[in-house]
Amino acid sequence: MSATDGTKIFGSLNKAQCRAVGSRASTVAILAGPGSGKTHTLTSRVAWLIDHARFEPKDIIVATFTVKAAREMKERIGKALGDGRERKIILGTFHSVARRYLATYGQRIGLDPKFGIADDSDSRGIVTRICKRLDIHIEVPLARAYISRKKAGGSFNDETAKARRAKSVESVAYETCYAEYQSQLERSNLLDYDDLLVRCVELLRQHPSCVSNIQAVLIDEYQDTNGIQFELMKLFAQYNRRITIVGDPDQSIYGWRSAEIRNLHRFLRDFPGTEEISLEENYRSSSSILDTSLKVIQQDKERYQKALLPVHNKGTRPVLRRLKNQLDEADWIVSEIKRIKMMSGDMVGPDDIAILLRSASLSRHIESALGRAGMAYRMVGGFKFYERTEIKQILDYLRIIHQPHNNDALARIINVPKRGIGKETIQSLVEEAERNSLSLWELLEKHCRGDRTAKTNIRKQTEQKISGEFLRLVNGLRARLRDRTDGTAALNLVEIIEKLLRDLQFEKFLEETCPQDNESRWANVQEFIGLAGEFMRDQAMAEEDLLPDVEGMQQNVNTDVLSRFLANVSLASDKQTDNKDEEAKPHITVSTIHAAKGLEWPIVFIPAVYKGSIPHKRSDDEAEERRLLQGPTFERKMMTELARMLQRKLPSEEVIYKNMPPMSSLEDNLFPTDPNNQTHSERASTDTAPSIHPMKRHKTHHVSSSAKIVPESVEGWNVPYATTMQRSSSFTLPGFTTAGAQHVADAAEQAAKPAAKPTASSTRVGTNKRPPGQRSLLGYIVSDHDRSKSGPEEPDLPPQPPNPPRYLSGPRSLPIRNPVAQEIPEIQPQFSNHKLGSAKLATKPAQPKREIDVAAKPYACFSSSPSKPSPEKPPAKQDAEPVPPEEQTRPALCFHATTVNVPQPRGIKRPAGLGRDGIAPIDRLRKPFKPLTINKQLHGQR
DNA sequence: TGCCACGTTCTTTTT
DNA sequence: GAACGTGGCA
Repeated sequence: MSATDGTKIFGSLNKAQCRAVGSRASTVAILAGPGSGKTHTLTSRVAWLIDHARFEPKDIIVATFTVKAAREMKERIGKALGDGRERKIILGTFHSVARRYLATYGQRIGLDPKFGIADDSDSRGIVTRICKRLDIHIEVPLARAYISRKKAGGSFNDETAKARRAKSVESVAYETCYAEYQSQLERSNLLDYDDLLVRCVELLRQHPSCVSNIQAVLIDEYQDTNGIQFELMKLFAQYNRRITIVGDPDQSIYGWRSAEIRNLHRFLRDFPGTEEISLEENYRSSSSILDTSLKVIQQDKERYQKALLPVHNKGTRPVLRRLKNQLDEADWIVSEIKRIKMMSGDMVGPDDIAILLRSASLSRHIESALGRAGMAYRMVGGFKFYERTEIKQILDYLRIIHQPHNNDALARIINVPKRGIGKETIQSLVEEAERNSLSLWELLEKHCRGDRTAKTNIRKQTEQKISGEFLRLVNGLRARLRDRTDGTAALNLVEIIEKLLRDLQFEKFLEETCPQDNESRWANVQEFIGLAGEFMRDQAMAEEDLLPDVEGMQQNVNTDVLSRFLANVSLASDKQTDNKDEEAKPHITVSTIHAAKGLEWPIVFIPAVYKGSIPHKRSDDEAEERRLLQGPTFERKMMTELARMLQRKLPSEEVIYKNMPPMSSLEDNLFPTDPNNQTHSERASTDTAPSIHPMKRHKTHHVSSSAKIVPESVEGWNVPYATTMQRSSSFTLPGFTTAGAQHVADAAEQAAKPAAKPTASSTRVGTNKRPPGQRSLLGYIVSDHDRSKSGPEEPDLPPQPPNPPRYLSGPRSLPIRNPVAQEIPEIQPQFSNHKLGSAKLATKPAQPKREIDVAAKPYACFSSSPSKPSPEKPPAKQDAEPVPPEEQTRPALCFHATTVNVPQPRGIKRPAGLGRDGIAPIDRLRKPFKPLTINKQLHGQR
């Protein structure tokens, strides 16, 4: 089975992808736009390395950034190999791979093998307490950011250091906090997320032989690496220096996690002779969307002019929709989903729809609207199963059992169930423990033995409970982890949890504390037990967690199941929901934008697109304005195209209409187009104005008669976008339009075909040309240094491997030579800030103008909202031109006027029944998890 | 007076 | 879901 022949691997790849997959260069950089098949290329390369280059799976490391990516990668490699060998690949997130090495070899650098992982809330708690106790007046998030940046920066982060030295008064406080935090973690035997990487770097530096077997290292989403991860990557590959990276500089969304675009440059420096390959064909989006996104990102003038070549046809344009508030927004989404389903004759189902949120906290209203409409959905990212209180409580007990000196876990559960120890008492106990360099656990034990009366007052009654119930319970359980002398076998993970629940009377506790939803909580607990069981089974049969034996390296294999289970929980972003019944059912996906990266759906909503986070968010707190994309008209032509893209069969118009319930709206006209003008009646957004040149058309369109449709949008906007790319002061957002406008534009375009070329596509074609001086996608970070070194380069090199390939024959010599490596690359300052998502502004003196801009402009997020309409603009125009009645109810043009024409009563904001009766509710599918916590149904705006 | 318990506001994004 | 403010019990 191993002899996969080339056709199997290369069959599904285009030319550039083939070159990437089969490259014989020892370091390969694949730069690719979104939707160009990055993951597919990377998985194919792994398969190729195994089947053709004949590397053992166990000698390959594949590192990703998110758990989800890791999971997907594993699955897809599994499919490509076809025989379970992928299980031996060392594959996972950077953190999980690092954890594996530390668990196995960590003792060599003095790490207690029982180390736990401090998750987000642990670390926040610790910092909070430190700041309070030492009376440091720093904001906790800032302190944490400082600490994390400091750790993540790796060894060559002296720019921030310089900045800090400038205001050294504060930096002392930060430093104290940092030091205290670190010693706190140490005392609790915890590593935080960053420590995992830091310590792993330490380990691999001191004991390189841990990775002496590694033949190849592959990194996904390389643009998201930060300094320490870059370091780690090099160390993983230190024996053979074979690395493949895949990334897209335009998609760097982890700037806040210290991801640095510069690492791309560092890579090229440290690994000269890297073969660069760019993938430009886009398989994901229709050309309209590509045009629009290109126009947005191209406004970053200095960005490398990279092309996105559409494979698909035009499709529908992304459109903008403004709604009054979150509630309306949620209702609108629901009605729009219904409309989509209906107009496509069910060709498009829930599985095809995604709602992407900027932050998980925005999901509340949307979830409740979906729930009310009986639509099945699944929330990805955001709340995690393991973060639920009831689960967290159990986990904290387990952590204490495993490792009693974890003060934070202990503090969280010492009063669960209620034992009469309030916040105050806990706080002072923790502080007393810290002062005496004891763990809280030790303090309690001492106290109860009477060895030492704690200064903090503890009532007799509570004391009883602590010693009698709590300590005894935990100690008892811990004892049962091992075989007992009387021959009773140790309890396994599930049994321990079950006993814990019995001892705590947890079910009863839930009933008492949360009478409304104790059942679902208990169900979660059951689920948790199930997961633990699954975990045990997996561990038993998979070598998954173990690292391959390396000659001469003693491994620590004593890590018990509990320890691994806890680590797994901390590092898994969420539990895996594999083929459960619920998964099989179609559902809408609700997700954070971050969690959705790299995934695709035919239909995507992006709610709550308003001003992003500008540096000083304090100054202008909440511009209450929500915007959306407005639904397109589903004309036949477009549906046919969609069907083609999705490779599905489009139901005939008859079928669609036969199944259409009465009273349904064919257009997106149920909500006011101008959220600020509520009484204004809606109409179908068709427009019969004479067609002119499409682009011009837009202009006249919006400033004149039909100003109702997104009045101040599109051209009206001179919104300077101060953001994302930092160089975007002149950004506008082209391409967004309303359904009606688009329709007209399309029609006009159709008519004017040979004569006028649509501006959009001509722009696109233009971008395909590389500016002189850039030789490839990587060109945009080419520095003077490189240029002088490699001499003048042809501007338009054909995509041939220019470097003498270094063949993958023998292992390369061990020592890393890199006099150059430690140098800070000479990169133009503006590029070093090239991160999406980080709204941090360059406060470089060179750009004084920028600051002014930013202060003046409220909007700074990728989705580029238009500015609020100026109050002076009289809404008079809107009433000036009454719409002829027949137009108000006119169905979409694609449908013959004789088919369905359901008149809409005028002046009704929302047809009475549509929420409920408009469409027969889809069978109420059971929602997976997350019982909605909607106690506060009537929740207006703030 | 001290402290537990209950009710009200805002929550980036991931590991 | 955790940080704040107010009320009732020892």
